[in-house]
Amino acid sequence: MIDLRLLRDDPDRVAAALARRGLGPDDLDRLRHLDERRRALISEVDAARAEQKAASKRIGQAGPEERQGLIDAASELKAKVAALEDELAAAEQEHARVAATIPNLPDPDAPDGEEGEGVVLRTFGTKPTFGFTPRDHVELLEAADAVDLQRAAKVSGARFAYLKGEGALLEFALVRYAIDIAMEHGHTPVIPPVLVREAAMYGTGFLPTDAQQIFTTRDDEFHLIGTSEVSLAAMHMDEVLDPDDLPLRYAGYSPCFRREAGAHGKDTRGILRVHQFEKVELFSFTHPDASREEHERILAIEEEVFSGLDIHAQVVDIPVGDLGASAARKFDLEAWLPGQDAYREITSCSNTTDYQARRLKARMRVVGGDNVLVHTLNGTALAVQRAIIALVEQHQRADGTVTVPDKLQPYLGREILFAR
RNA sequence: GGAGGGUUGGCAGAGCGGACGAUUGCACCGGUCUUGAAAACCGGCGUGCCUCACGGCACCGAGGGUUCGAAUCCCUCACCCUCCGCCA
Repeated sequence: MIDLRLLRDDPDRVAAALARRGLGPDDLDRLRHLDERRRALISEVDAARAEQKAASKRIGQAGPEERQGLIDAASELKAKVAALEDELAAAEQEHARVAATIPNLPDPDAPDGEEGEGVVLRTFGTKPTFGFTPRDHVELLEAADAVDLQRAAKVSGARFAYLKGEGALLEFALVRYAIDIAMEHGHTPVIPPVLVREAAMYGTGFLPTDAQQIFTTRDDEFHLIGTSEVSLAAMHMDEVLDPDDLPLRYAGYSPCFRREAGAHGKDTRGILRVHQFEKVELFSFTHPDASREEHERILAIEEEVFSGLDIHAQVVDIPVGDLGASAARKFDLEAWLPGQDAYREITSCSNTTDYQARRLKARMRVVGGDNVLVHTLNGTALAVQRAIIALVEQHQRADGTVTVPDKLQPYLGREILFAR
């Protein structure tokens, strides 16, 4: 949710910032009018309640003979308060509904443009060349029996996979490798709940916006997280944090569940886009003045993780037209996949400034002043399935084996994968 | 799954229909005293919303109800604790 006070005090600035995201002025005008109506009603309700409270107080102090008259008079006030309260509740509901549709103000440094028009800031690693036709990850993994897509389809349907043998070992190695790097940078490893209540989904902004992406349990009111960002962000929901404890840095490892509704026919091959995958996610709660720097920090960790795996990738500054609702700025890492001859997203990190914190009510104590909202940031340290794809495709050899990057060898316990 | 007990400000813990947004202690902040500190004493000290301000309103786990009036009574739900059952 955006800052309503800023919208009130400087509507032109808010409108200009959101115009970059393609938001017309109508929605904002509507929200401002709803805000005015809401505030007017709050004043009316407060005044009516004050009147009623005073009347009730007098009854308590009154003698028995005048009591009944006062009670009768106070009864009339009761109805008036109730009517105004109903009106206010309706106005607030409408206001909240419209407010929820307004995305975060983009960072002034975020580039203009739509999806696919990101700015490549830099590349790292060397783009591999092959003296043979490179295979894609499905050919490589299936030949080594490191993945079983056929049986996963039988058991669970499309977009599921069994990781087996060295495929499974790769996950353990990659996860521990990424967590070690995250820990060196001050992130506490966390295994979070993957089933969460509605409040956590709303607080993090995945509901109602992304309802179609979320799996929900039938008999219990649980939602499966699409990323551990949800459970990590909601950890400090409704809290007032001690500034001395900031920044709070976590590295969550969890499975992630996504319905991928609307992605029919897209990336149907292999394990690039699946309903269930595992991910090590970085999450930070920071002082509002520190979030830009923290964003760069998180991006640097992501680059360290993938350059350490000798993977060639590019860093993309995502344009405002392709930002999620809560992000002010976003950087993606896109690894080159020889099997597709294309750069594909393997990580993503966003600064959501106070947008997510406002919904979560995650604040910071300010001595001698009003408490302020913290800033929240999230980023992928390592998405297992996509990291496996990049790794095996880029490090494959003519015989279908894969060289293991030096830094991963201690975690995997071998130098070559898929040797027969 | 069954039975019982709980949920109050940073923490502990009173309050059980009317002057309670809440006694008190600890913690914390300021002051007096002191060479300095401790102790003692004095004062302050929850959050949010509305208002230029004075001030007002809301919040005692969440939601609903009874009442002129609810932290206090009733209902529903969530969570925590104890015991029994089950279980990795």
